[in-house]
Parts: sequence; C-alpha cells; structure tokens
Amino acid sequence: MSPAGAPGADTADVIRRSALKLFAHEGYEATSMREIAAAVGVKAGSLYNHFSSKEEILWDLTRGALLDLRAHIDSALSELPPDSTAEARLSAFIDAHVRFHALNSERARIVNQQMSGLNRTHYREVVGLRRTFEEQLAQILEDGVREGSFALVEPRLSVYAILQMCIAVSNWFRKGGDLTVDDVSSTYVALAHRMVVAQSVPSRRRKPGGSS
Amino acid sequence: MSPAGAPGADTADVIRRSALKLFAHEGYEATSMREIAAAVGVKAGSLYNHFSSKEEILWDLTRGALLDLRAHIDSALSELPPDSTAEARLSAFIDAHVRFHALNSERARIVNQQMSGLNRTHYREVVGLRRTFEEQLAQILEDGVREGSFALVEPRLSVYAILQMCIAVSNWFRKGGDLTVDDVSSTYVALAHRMVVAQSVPSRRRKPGGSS
DNA sequence: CCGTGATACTAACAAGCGTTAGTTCGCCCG
DNA sequence: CGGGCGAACTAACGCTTGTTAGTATCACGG
Repeated sequence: MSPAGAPGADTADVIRRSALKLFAHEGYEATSMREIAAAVGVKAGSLYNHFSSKEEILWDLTRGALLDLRAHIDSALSELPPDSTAEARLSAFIDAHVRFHALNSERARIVNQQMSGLNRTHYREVVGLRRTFEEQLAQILEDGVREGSFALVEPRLSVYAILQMCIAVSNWFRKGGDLTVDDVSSTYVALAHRMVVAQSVPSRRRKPGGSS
Repeated sequence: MSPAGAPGADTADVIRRSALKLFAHEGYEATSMREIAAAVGVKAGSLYNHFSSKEEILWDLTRGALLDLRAHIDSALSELPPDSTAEARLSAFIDAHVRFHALNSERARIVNQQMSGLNRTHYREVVGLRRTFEEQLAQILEDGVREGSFALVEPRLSVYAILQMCIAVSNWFRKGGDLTVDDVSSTYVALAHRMVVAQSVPSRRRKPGGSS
C-alpha cells in the first residue's frame, strides 16, 4: 500500500512523518531504521537515498519543528499593532505557544525529549534556539514591569515557569478530547497573566523540619 | 577503585547510583549494561547477581523515586494542623513538590522521561501513582474554592499547569547554582497562589486569523 | 577444615543495530 | 531508441545488545 510511489507526497516526506510518530511514541534510541522503513513501506537501505543517517532524520524533524514554532510566534507578535502593551504581547505569545504545542504535540515532544539523540553541534543549536524564546518572554515581562502593569515574583523563574507550563501542553493534549485548543489557550493566557500581575498574597516561607 | 567490596554501600546500591546517573543523562535505551557495569567497576554479567534484567533496574529506580515523592508530600501535608486552610495546604504541597524535584532532579527525570523503557505493567503503575498527585492537588484547589479563598480559571487545567511547572524544575535546577532551593520553592509557592486566586483581569479571548 | 553461599569472573549466545556496496528497475530527456 | 539518473532492492559488513552458563574466589559457620 502506497508503495513509495504515492502521488502528492514524496518518499522523504513519508519518512519524516513515519519517523516522527515512531520517535515521539517509542523514543529515538528505541526506534530502528528497519522499523521506520517498515512504516514507510520500504526496506531499510532505501532510507539512505533520502537521509544520510538516522541522526539526520531526527535533526530534520527537530529543526523543522523549532523553526515552525519560531515563525508561528513571530507572526503572532507581528500581527499586533506596533505600540501594543506588554499585556497584549504576553497574550499573543502564550496563545501562540500553547496552540503550537497542542496542535504539534508529536513534533514538540521530539524537540523536548529526544534532544539527547542529536550530536553535539545540533544539540547546541537546539539549546540556542530555545534560549531565544526565553529571551523573548523575558523582554515582554520586563517591558510590562516598566509599563507598570506587571509585578513579578522573580523574573527568571517566572519565565521558566510560564514557558514550561506551555511546553508541557504537548505531553497531555489530545486532539478530539473534551478540551478544545481554544479552551486551553484562553485558560493558559489567563493563568500567565495571573502569574505576572501584583496581588496581596504574602509569599509564604517554610523551613524544612519545622514541626510545631 | 571501590571494587564492589567497598564498605557501607553494597553492590546493588552502587549499581542503582551508577544506573541513575547514566539513565538520567544518556537515556535508558542509550545506556548499555556494559556501561553501567563499567561505572560500577564490575563486568556486565555480574549485574545479574543483583537485578534480573535491565528493565528491573529502571523500575527499581522509578518506583523508589515515586514512593519517596509520595512520602515526602504526605509527610509535609500531615505536619500541618488538621484544620489547615486550603491555602496552607497548597503552600505545603507546592513546597514539597519543588524541593523534591530540585534536590532529586536525576531521579525525577527518570520518572518523567524514561517511562517508555518500562513494560506495560510497570508503566501503568507509574501512570496510576502519578494520577494520585493530580487528585491530591485537585482536592486542595476544590477545597479552596469551597472556602472562598480560591477562584479557579479552569480546575483541571490549573492542576496540569501547576504540577507541570513544578515537575519541570528538575529539568533546569542545578545544585550550587545561583538559585537556592528555598528561593525556587518560595517563588513557586507564590506563583501557584497567584494562579488560583481571583483577580480583576478579564480572561482575554483571541480568535485565530482575526487580522483586522 | 570442610562446605556452602554469595558474588565476581570469562566466554559465548542469538539477535539486532546502523550503515554500505552492488545491482536492478523504470521513468524522462534528447 | 538510448543513456542517465533517481530510487528501490538484496545481501552483507562489523559491532553492540541483553542475557546466560559455567567456573573461580572468598568469607563464614559447623
């Protein structure tokens, strides 16, 4: 069936899609070239007509996902009026992040969990790309503080917490479940806003072992 | 050195510690029994005097970490006065979670990222244990709503968001860095409280593609 | 002093790994 | 019609994998 001659999708793309599913569900190391080939409908050696190594397939998928996420976010931010408030930019940033991780959960999981299959060069590139998202969010929060609309608990930790909460959407979101992407997005936008605006709650402090 | 006869730590424990480091840093599938043996200072076959299979080592570590986390949290909650408010219980819950994931980051990473190396039975057991944490937090939030101190955006999503933000601490926290565990814990407690108490921020809604 | 048990060793197993070489098939361009 | 090229095939390479069997070594209790 669809013996690698199917119209509208060349073999390289079929390989990408098959490997994506296998890497996301079984893990990169646990997936063999023969498994990928079988899913494509081809013998293992033929994969090397399209990719030079197993690692190159992983890198192709990882890089593609990261660039798509970057484009997705930049486009969302650039659609805002140029004088938008930090609050509006935060909403757009969170919305884009959550949407991407919900609708591209397999690709996102590869980026976030299969990085160790990459060689050092590619690994570092992922870390670098990832850091730009942190910087983008940090900038938005900083601007909000300057505008007086945000009051952060701790800037760096707030960035980590917000980003990881969005990224983790890819771990549990299932298309067709009882939660729509719009639900999740608007909820997370609200949560993120709550995390960065001032409140009257004193930061509780606990000491370990205090039993009284 | 310490050729499997060292005092105060029997071989099984040395295996546990070595495998923990390797699984956490290289991944379960990418780690071979021979690598573990070399780290222990022993030949591969000798590992089978202490564990019946590679999977059993992973399961031993995973189970141990989950039971420790469970004990850690239950102890923190039971140290509270029996009539504690939901706010106090939330603080204790978050504090225990963050502390554990910061101070046991390798074990936590195994639980969260190497689950796919487990067989179906053990895998399901992890999922079940994990769900109890969700239920515990959900209960606290529900109580807080009943008490009038919490106003949730969306209960289930709030649980996911809060838990994942705590779990992710194990991905970036490094002992001896410029952030102490106390810093992280108190910040995350404050963030969690912000996420569950009412505010005047209207939940913004965005429609995809609305460009005008 | 012997026997028993625990634990280490060596050696090997069958299976599977990523990858390569050499070949064949069939389509397209001249 | 003919040549070239892309892409599939088969077969094999050298290595590594998890695991097992058989054996040696040591400490300790009767």
